[in-house]
Amino acid sequence: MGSVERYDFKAVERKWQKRWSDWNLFKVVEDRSRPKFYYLDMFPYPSGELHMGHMRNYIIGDVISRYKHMLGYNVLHPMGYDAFGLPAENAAIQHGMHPKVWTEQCIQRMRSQFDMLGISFDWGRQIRTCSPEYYKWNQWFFLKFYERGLAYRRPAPVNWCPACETTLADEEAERGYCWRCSTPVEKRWLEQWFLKITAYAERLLEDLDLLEHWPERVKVMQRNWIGKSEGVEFDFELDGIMEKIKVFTTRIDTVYGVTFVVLAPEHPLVPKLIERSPRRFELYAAVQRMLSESIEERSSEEVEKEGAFLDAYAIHPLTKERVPVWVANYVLMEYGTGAIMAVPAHDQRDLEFARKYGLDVRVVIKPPDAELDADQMERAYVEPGIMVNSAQFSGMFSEQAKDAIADYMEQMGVGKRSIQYRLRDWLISRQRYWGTPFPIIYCDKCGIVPVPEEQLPVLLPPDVKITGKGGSPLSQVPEFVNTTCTRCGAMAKRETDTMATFVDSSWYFLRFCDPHNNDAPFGSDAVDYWMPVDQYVGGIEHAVLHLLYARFFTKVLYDMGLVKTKEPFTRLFTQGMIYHESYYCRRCRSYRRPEEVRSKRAGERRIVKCNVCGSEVEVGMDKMSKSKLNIVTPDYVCEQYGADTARLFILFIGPPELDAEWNPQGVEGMYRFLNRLWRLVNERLDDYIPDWREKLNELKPTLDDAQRGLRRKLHQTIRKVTDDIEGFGFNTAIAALMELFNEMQSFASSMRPKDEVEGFADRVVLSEAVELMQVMLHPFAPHIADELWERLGKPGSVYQHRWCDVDEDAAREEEQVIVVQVNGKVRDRLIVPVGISEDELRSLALNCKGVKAHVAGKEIKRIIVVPNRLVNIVV
RNA sequence: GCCCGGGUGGCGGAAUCGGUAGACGCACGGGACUUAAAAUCCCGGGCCGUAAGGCGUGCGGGUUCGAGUCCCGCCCCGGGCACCA
Repeated sequence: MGSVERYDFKAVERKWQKRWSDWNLFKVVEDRSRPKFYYLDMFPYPSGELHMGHMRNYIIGDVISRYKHMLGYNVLHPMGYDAFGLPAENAAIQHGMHPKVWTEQCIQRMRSQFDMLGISFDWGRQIRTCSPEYYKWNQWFFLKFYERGLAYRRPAPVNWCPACETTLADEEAERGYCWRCSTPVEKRWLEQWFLKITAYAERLLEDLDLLEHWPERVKVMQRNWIGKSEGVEFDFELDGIMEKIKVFTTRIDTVYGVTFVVLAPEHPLVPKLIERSPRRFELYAAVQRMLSESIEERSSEEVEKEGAFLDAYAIHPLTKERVPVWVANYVLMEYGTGAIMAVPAHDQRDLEFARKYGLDVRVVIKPPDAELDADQMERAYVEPGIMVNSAQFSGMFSEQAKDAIADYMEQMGVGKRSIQYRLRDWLISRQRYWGTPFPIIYCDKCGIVPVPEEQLPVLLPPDVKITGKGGSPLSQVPEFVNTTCTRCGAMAKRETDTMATFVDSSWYFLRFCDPHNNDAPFGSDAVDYWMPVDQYVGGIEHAVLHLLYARFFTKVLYDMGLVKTKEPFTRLFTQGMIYHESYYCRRCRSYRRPEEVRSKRAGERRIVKCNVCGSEVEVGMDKMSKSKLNIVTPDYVCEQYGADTARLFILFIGPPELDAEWNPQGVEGMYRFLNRLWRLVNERLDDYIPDWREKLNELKPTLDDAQRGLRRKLHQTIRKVTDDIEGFGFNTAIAALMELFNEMQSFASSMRPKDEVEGFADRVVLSEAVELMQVMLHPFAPHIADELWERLGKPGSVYQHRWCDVDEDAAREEEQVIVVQVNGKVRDRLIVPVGISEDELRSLALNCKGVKAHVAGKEIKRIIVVPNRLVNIVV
């Protein structure tokens, strides 16, 4: 056996990528004779670099797509670009480059990275959301939503990110900070467009139950976000004023414990009450102070409760008692009715407030086995209990009293059951350029006029000065702004805000079914064939944002009769994020790239210094992101070791649902594996017997232990790899392939001469393993698998070949290791034939070497025999 | 505070049902080949101990013949929600 040609991964990868493309291997069309499988990755924002996080996502997708195709499915595996968005605009500001040009460059660069990795996308279906052919349909959907009353414009307090110079949806203002740049969000009062997602709150919540193949935590996050609560709504009349205060409570069982009523500072009644008060200046100042607190301050944990008495009294609807009306910062206008009934004995927040301002505390529920002292309480009693001081409801269990009081109030006509959601309408106006223009015209005479469908798309004007300052860039373009009313022909102005980019990604999975349709967003035949997406994979960061919006869109489209599925994504898998060290230099006030720092060891500690200023940098562990300069792209690994090695490595790094730290140690291992495989197959090409299948049938009864052993390993591996791919266990699937290879290699090293009968059988058995190894390897490392496949004399690509079947007879164990324990401690091991009787096992165990010493002279109390596993002798 | 996820060798990580803890890989040590090195191949290893043996899956209890796995009580790391009435 002479030396074989080395594994030239560059040549192999180039060759096969070209062939796949020349053969149009991944092009897919509707084919009703085969079951369909729609695999989708979350498409990327074209920021210019594909990093390891993306790569992990897309390689997982490629493994599944190729595997499903080999199982006989008609697989749709598309890719595109979420190409509108702020970073393009920021790049334009920084580099003076048009967002379109910048985006196109990024797309080109990312496309070359996709190609480098050899992913099986049907590129004929590519989508770019910034193309008019795509965003035209955003506008079309917007008009449809508008017709149905699901899009509306209103002045509202909105989240404003001063750094991005634009508004944000609630979902984008994470705990008071901008989701993109982490700047504290401000509140502004603006006239903005909203989509009425709250109209779908109940269905978005209920249908989560249909999603049995979604991760529980994503469903929990959506449930929390929608935040449904059931309770009772009722009014307090004001004493001596012709006004009412509507409140909502989930704890109607505590209604007899109300000792005051609180309004949010923004509540419309607040100015009226202040007006009537002799202390109006004082009160006005107090409320102003509360109003000026930022969202960040008001939602932070340690904020001091503050309030003021409004010199007004409300009448309790059941007891007719007079209770004081307060205004306080801990009541939110956005939730419920913006006013609450306060029950300090049974609500911690109300108690804190009552103690601070010396308000009454009245106990109306007590624990079954104790008394409560209203004057001494430090914690509100919030658990269920026995009703007291609650008129005819006293003595009941509070859980039952909830219903009884609600019934009573409904009968008396003073209140009604009500459901509140935390979810708020989706704000989609953005004061930026690089997005979809709203198809809306404002006419002095006609008001808001939707652009007629035939006039779509409203094109984004190409020449715009983008400064990042001073509101919507489109408002600076007179040719765009000034138009005529499509209804009355008078001079009119266009809406100059653009749509949030989450609108684009809310339906792109439908467009992939029919991406070139010029007459409709998609044809129903194509969508009915492909939808729903069978497997969706992406990062957990979209658990609420994108995944909620896409579900919402799908439901509206369902109601419009455009799609037949209530939910877009049958199975969801959220992959873990890839972390990498980041270096922040305090002195320079900026992040540093890995090559801009040097590290030293000082005893136990590692010191990392900035190359620019020499001071020590802060070493963090962060999700890869451009802003932290800690991105690692697949390029280096692909350049040094090849795409197949890179693919294996990113999968081998750990379970895909868990986060992982990027550490390239270990890449070598994958590279070595592929090299060893390359060598073994090429060295043994002459030994390969193409019709091993027929030969094997004849030889089966005569195979010896070693031959049966290799076949057993092979077929057990087929079973394991199949199960592992189905269960996203890519790391263990690769380990199984390596184990099989190790056995193949040692088998090959002791093969007998060709001309002997045993030697021939050796070759037949090895041929089976070598061939099926390529089939199993293809989804993971498709280039090398296809190359070796060809060298075995096979036509085409393994992709066109069927996945392997397990030969159950071959996979069956013949003998097994039985562990012998004494008092639960392992003392010996026995190798016995499968199916040995319990009695035989017992006597073998009692007589084996390791046991005797530990049993000698002791009484045997019990012997536990677990078939196929172990014998435990208890003394 | 509530709800998830995680904690296993020097490192990444394996281990359907409670039944051999540490698969596979990295790094490391030894050997073979080589004038030498690289590459490759073979061998080795949880820790303590000369050994017999003992101890080992974040900590403390429990159930069991037997616990990484089940139960109870904690600790640490990461994430989500949080003044939502």
